[in-house]
Amino acid sequence: MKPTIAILEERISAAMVAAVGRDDCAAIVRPSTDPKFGDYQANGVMALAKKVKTNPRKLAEEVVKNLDLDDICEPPEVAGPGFINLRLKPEFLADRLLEINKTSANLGIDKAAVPKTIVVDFSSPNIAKQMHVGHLRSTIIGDCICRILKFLGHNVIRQNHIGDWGTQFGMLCALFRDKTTAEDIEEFKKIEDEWLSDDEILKDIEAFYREAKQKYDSDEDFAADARDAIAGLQKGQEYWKKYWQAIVGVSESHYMEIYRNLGVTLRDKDIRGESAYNDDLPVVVDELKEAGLAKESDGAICVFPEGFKNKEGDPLPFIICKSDGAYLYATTDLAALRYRVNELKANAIIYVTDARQKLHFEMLFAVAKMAKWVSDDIELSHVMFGSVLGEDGTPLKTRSGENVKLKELLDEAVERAKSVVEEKNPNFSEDKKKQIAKAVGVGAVKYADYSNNRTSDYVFSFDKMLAMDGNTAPYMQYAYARIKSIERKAQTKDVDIEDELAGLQTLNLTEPAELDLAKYLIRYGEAIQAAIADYRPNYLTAYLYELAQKFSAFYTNCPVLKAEPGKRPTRLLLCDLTAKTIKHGLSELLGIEVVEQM
RNA sequence: GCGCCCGUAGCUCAGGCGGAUAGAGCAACGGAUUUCUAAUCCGUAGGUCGCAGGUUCGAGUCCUGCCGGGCGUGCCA
Repeated sequence: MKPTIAILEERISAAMVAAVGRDDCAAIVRPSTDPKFGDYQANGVMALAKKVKTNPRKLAEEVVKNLDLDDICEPPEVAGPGFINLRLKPEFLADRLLEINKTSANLGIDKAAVPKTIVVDFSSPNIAKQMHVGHLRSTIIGDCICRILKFLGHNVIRQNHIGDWGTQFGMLCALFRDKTTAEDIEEFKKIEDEWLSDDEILKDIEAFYREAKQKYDSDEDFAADARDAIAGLQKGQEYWKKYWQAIVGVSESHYMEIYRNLGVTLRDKDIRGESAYNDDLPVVVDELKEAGLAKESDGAICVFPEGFKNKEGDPLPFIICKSDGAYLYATTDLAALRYRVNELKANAIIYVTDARQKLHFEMLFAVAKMAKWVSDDIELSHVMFGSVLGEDGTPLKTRSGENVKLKELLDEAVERAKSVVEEKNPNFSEDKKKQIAKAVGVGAVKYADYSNNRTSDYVFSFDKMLAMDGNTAPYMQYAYARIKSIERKAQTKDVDIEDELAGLQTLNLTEPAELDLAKYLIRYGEAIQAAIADYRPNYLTAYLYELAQKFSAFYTNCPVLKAEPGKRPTRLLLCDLTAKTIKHGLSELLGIEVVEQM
């Protein structure tokens, strides 16, 4: 179904073309700034009047004369300096709602006309470290982008570019060997699932890391082993690789568990870590050298993309090989980018990382283009985001100054939600209380993140994200639960909702709260478009919140089950579509669970 | 020094190619419950959109300068 705003845009633009005889006419249709101006307004006439040097109000009148919107709107009105105000007809609204009712799987939203292959690089935790709050935003914003793109019909390829390579692995492997034997590992592998979760040695991967580091600094023999290990790994020796794989495996199982808890759609198959590109790194450097783009500078091999300056105003290097011969993340990212273009056939690549890496990605993209590794029709985007701050306005840390573990953060959110459920609904079964607490707690953390503009930092506050009022997950989930409650009540009153909705041919939309809700329901697609156009989930949460508010107003003003027979089907449909939209938005697009009762 | 991001109500934040009287939520105050979950709804109050210029019929939005904050700026990622 074509979005209402798109139809209006098309027809009004055409009327503008007819009025002035030139084709660069944009109607610029927007939702009205004030309900008294109607539902939508066209702002484009004033700009056009300037271009053709005519009176904007007169031109607007002319455009309206050429305009046929009888099937959609009341007669358009020209207002102010040259706005065209549009008010939707209830019959049009009814048609749209009935159409969505018939094809409710997509809620009236069309797939993209041209599906693209889109690679989304997100989450990317480091092996041998627990996931902490710093990984939260990339993980869930990236997930949301993937979910929306998928829903719009694109071929989405998730890439979890984990940090599974680097010098620290020498000491980790060395310590692991000290604590176990190669035979143990073979034995472990036979019972893979169990040893991943039960193995004592690597249970606390961070403690393991600290122990390795401490031993590396104090024990010369051990340090020699570690260097041995790293050299072995770099040469691809099976002996050391076995230990490395074991460590990577354990670490992966840790964050896969976090993904499950978070409702994030990352799977094993999406993992392609830094180590996957090891063999490509020399090739990347060689090709850039051969192309005359890379040159030696102070012992390092660098590319100097145009337009980047350092402190002294000299060209800023993109270092792809250190003076000691080691490669950097710049090299790995270039290799990954080539893989995504050449092997994955990406039409677009989206990187979801924090804002501090902006310069890195600008340079990465510039170098890739210099090398002609990406053509102009491939869209490269850095979707960046700000930091999660504590109440004191500095990046969120524990009291001892460590990163807050994601697991602990989620556990606390669930625990807090649990105590609220206990308080509000002590009668629910323990299982139900737990299930609600998990949906609300995890949902609150994710929703709080999504509802903030991703480019700014935001202050993390359990109290705010778990509040029942305001733009929060609990408020959204409550609105949904209220609708489900009506449905349950209907059963006890022998009202067959399915039956009433199935045969529905006409609607009876009259009350302001009904119309208000109906008009907003048909705008779901606008919200999704806005959210994906700039990769901003907060547009989607803002829509859902306003929808829930409009529903709540409807709920207080318009009885559903007790409505007269001529009104009840209409109201049941409004309830049904609101529930479906909220559920779709929350659980399909944002990965936040809804609950039947709370 | 240079570059990027930001500065909007007491607090936390929205604000889609420049559009009409700048919006929410929290906190504050006042109302609403014989009614499908009051975890709600309705209302009141609260603003030099950091400052100063400029472009424009029109600027929170675009340009310039300044002030304040954050981040980045050659061998970490």
